[in-house]
Amino acid sequence: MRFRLHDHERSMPLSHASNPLIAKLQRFVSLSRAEKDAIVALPFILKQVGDNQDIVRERDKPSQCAIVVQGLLCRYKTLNEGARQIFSFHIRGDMPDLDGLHLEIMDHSIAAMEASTLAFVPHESLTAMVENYPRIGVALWRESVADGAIYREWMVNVAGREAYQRTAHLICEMYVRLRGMSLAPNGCFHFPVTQEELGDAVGLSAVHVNRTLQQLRREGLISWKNRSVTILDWDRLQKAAGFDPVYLHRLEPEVDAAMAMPQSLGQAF
Amino acid sequence: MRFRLHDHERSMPLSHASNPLIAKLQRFVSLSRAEKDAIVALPFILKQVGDNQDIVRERDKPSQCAIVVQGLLCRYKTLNEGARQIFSFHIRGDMPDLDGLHLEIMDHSIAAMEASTLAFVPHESLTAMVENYPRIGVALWRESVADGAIYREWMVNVAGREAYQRTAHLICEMYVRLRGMSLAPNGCFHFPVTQEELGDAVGLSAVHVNRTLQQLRREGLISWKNRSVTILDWDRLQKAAGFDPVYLHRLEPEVDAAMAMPQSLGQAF
DNA sequence: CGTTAACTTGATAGCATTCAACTAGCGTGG
DNA sequence: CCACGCTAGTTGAATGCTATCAAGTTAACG
Repeated sequence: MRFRLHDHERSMPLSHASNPLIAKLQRFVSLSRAEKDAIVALPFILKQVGDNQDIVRERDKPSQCAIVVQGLLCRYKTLNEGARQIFSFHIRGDMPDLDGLHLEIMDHSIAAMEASTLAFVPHESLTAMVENYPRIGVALWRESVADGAIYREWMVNVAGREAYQRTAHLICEMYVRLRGMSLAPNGCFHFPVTQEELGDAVGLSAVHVNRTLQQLRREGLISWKNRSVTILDWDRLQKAAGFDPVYLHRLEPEVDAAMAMPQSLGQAF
Repeated sequence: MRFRLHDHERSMPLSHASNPLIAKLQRFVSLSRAEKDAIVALPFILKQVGDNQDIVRERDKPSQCAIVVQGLLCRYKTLNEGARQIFSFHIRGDMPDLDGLHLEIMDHSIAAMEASTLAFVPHESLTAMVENYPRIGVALWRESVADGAIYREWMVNVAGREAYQRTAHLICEMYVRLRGMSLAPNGCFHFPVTQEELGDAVGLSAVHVNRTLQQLRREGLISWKNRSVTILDWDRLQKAAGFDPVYLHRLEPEVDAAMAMPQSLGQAF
């Protein structure tokens, strides 16, 4: 990616390997040199967004897409009764509003769950890139499809599982995804969501989330303090959750881990 | 689409206008003559599938995509306890396993909910078409994104709404979608799902679906008999459901209705 | 050291599930 | 022709998971 100077811009060393979007797409399609160059050449604006700040709001007509460089975002919709449903969490390398490239009007909002760093790319640039490099378009399309698979699993979660499995399942998913970006060393990962927010994601009240987490801790499956989660017994946690990672459509775990860039490089972006 | 003779093959008059895929895609991107020709030129096999028959099974590695010509399909996944979650219903013009074009392995199954007619197109043909006509690729990508929006709304449905609104909401969605394909004249549409299946879609037991439908009937919002639903009070039904069609990402209702082909032409395919 | 957000704990209430029995429609076969 | 079985739909009663309400605790922060 080429740099553009702007209000919140930052400048730092950058390479193909440390570009989170390349890192992500390359797990499924092998990008040619020219394709990687095209991604690196995308104009973008790097911005810091604060905790709890909205990136996109329902009914917006977006003209750019965000790439998460660092931090945690979520998609959500506010329901009429003031309740809120969280649809997904987005970590480094994700494009939470990729949908906006195709939708006239957003049907949901996107917010930062902690201070985060985002790279904003204009829609025209993405469109042009996709026209010139159709395989990148296919790779991005694939991301949309993979997001859909996650939505389906979340539907299973809220409709078909009980509180205990439901909560465990979300933890399993976040662990696998973060591990895929080398952000969960030793089964431990930073996950800055409140119990209230967790409840909005799994369809439970904050009170019940609390009791459920206590049970997960009591059974020795996880520990969760200071916004950081540790998997204490991965096998039992998966079993308790009924977690089957197929829906995440990743490569085999070992390959996954091998191809992911080391965390140090990731931080360099 | 060009014809190929095969086991269940049928031959009949066919035009651009009666091709359900063109009809669907054209609502959002205007296809050029060449692009329409490319779609018409897709090789396909027309097949009849029986009620309750699986088109795709979980863990399959599909090599073709189905286009619904007539009938009703659903995506679903069987949960460990024998329960089943339905993720979506698919009507004329839909490509229920478009995902399969990008996923190595299917994470869910697809079944016919009544005897249906499908056009199967090999993945290679789709891939080739998308390479030659990137705008068709974009249109299909958009379909994937729109499917994702529906999943999100279903998540809201099962997680955030009560049985009454939940059931009403599904009816609203099916009505709008079917109307968009001119399959719901006079607020009446064929919807061959059992109460058990409806429960699998909205996350309720069949017993509770029954009581909920009775309430909807009692309040004079719908009638539902002989697998056919009639909207008796569209305004009140929408209000009861908390239904806001934005998430379906259609054009304005009037435009929508105007662009949809007449039902007679549709049947000709 | 007061204020606030996040977390914790207990008690009560309600929506939906489950179990169970019963009805209606429909095709099959004796 | 009727008995039978099967599926779909209906109804009632009891159980249970989770929400809600309410109060209290902890931790962070100015």
